[in-house]
Amino acid sequence: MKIAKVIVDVPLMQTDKPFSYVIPSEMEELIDRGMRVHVPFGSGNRLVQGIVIGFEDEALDSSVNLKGISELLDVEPVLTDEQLWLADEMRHSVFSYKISCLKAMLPNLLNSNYDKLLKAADGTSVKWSQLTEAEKISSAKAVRLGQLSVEYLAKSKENRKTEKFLSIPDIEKLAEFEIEKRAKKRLELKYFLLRLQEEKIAVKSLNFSSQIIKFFVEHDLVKIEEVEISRTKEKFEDVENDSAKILNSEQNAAYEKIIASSDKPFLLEGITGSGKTEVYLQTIDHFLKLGKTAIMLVPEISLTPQITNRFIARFGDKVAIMHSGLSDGEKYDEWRKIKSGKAQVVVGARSAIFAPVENLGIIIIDEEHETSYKQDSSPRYHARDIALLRAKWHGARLVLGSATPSLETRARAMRGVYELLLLTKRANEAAILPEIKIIDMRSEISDQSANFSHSLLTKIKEKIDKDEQVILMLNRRGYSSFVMCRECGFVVDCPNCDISLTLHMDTRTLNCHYCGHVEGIPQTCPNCHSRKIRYYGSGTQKVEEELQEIMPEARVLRMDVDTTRTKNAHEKILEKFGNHEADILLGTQMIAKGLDFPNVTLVGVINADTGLNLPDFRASERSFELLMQVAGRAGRADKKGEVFIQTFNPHHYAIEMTKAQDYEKFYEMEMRFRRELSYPPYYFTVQVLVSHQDEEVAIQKSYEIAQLLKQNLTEKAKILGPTARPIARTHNLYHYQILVKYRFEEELESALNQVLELTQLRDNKNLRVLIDSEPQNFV
DNA sequence: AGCACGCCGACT
DNA sequence: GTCGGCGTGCTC
Repeated sequence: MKIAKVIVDVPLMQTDKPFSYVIPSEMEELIDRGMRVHVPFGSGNRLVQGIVIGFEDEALDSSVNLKGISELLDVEPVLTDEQLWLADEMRHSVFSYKISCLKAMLPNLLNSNYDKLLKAADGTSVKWSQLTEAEKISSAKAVRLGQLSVEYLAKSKENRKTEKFLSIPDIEKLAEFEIEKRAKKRLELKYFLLRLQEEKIAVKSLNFSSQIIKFFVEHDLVKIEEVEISRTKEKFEDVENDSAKILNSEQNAAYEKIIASSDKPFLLEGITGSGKTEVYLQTIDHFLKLGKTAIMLVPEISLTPQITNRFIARFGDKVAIMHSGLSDGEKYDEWRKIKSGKAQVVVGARSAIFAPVENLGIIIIDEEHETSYKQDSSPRYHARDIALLRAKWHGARLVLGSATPSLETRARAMRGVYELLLLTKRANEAAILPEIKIIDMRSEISDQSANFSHSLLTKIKEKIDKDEQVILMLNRRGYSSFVMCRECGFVVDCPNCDISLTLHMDTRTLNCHYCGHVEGIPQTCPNCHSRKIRYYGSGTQKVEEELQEIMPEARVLRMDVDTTRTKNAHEKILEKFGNHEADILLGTQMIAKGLDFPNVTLVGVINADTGLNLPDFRASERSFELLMQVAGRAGRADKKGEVFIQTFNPHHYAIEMTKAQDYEKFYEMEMRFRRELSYPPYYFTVQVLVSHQDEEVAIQKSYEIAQLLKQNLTEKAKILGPTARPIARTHNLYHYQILVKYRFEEELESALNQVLELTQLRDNKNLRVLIDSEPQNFV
């Protein structure tokens, strides 16, 4: 008797281990590790999805009665041995469930839907999910009384795209079927169908409502069937081919080193415009020629056609693109393209690190310092860690690229853990670094404007007169739209969270960005009953209005969360700006990343300060990275660029080092600060987040957890907190956090697992504990 | 999670 | 006496 070890899709501490199932003899030949199965689970034998992770010959523990696998969902494994191994490795650091790790590697469509079928004695049945709440209650009672029986359903969502086609089983019957004269549309469809030449017709192409068609289906006059069609669009058509460019000496040195050795990962540190991408393209090409594959990670936000087209231009249809804008179906299609070996280069955001490529030659993580490489929901993995594991498994190269590497990465390069490769020259030698000017807003408040200094305004005018373009960046934080009472200053807060609601003009509602609470805009002030409710626009909106007032002739494009909500809006704005249909692009952080507009000669930062003083030890690093990045948008071609940074803190080192464009100096100063305060990269960090509806309980439990950690860790570990989170309450839960800073703690992993175990106790039912290793966001 | 088992209160 | 409330514990 052969037995399979299965990880079931029940994400809980108690079920986070393999369960053994008997393999029915007819499956024995077919089943393999990494395949999906449906298995009966629990006393009701409800069907759940599971992943086969291994086999054993004989039941080790003969005291349990093994059940059999119900259904095999795959003909070949959806997870490779490497991926099963990755899930094991991942679990040591993400404090999540194994099934969650495994599911992170699969396209969503391969995860099953669960439902149950209620069957009556007369043979009729109905799906549980289609019942109303009241019907569910009455049905549950009927089940108890034995009037209904339950059959569990689990259905793989996997779908190839289909389209509905209509056919007529019996034309005579249709002809004879009488339809009342009043029912004009039905009559119309009847005669249309009688005259139909084709055997089948796409329902979509019929100009009849689904109501009408349904009537014909119900009377068995027509049949509807689904036919598979392909979903992959031809996105490669209008991209021109492109071939390798000649590398300068620095680029070439980097290229040679990367292809020569795989001893350790590389840090490719190159200033903006130094041609990192060309090095990536050529190293990838090198490995493709060796018959290997490549993964290229790019931050989600810069996964624009501008970037992806460069890869498509070079590698054609060998490229698979994975980003969050794709539908589940499109993601699945890209996944299959990779799995089948049709795509050998995967370009994508964070989760693309799990792409099922075989024979991996090189992994590149561009903009390595971006925090979006860390997933901020469970499983909280960092793409860089996964990349290290995969590179190890395949003996592949790993290249981390950035103009401003994270301190962690740069420190590793200094210690020789990574090999540092520097690109100090701009690839286009004519291009020179932009000149950066810091504007001290304390002395520059202009009389005509609250947001613009006199010097910036003058400069903008000057550029527009020369027909050159301008990018203006506004740090978004704290600048979202809201409503306020002009009489008493009352702002509407979320009932569930300690934060004010954000105004959404498109839906005319007030929304909470944390819990999703939505309410209408009050007519009168809920506090003082005055009618003077005023709308306050977002920072960008306000700045746009101000700009238009001062410079009515300037054509301004605004790019922020409000103007990019719809699909492709992002690209349309950039395209317009690229075609010089506007003079000024005004936006939030999102305009800082990876855009390349040769005609832009001025970059203005309206408020460099927001973000600088956040209660986060990485605040300076973030600000410096952002400012350096946005500065790089100026003057990328032969025209000299200028950067104006408005600030109230002109002597803050992050600002001063941006002016000097001196990463090295910034690195030195920041490292000193990190060392003094025992922060990364000198120390590792783990955050424990404790949440409960009752603030008292949240406090008490977090102290218990801190105590437990203290007992298990050495004296060298530093435990900060518990302290309330900056936004102490969201979703009606109070949040307290503990931060552990440590260097070597053998017992840490087991102590943290103990903390998780604690959550399972019954008196901790409503307690939520999240463990985040190397957290990226503290606010 | 979801289901059964089991131990107490308010009903025919 | 029993129906059903949901606390507790287990899932191959």
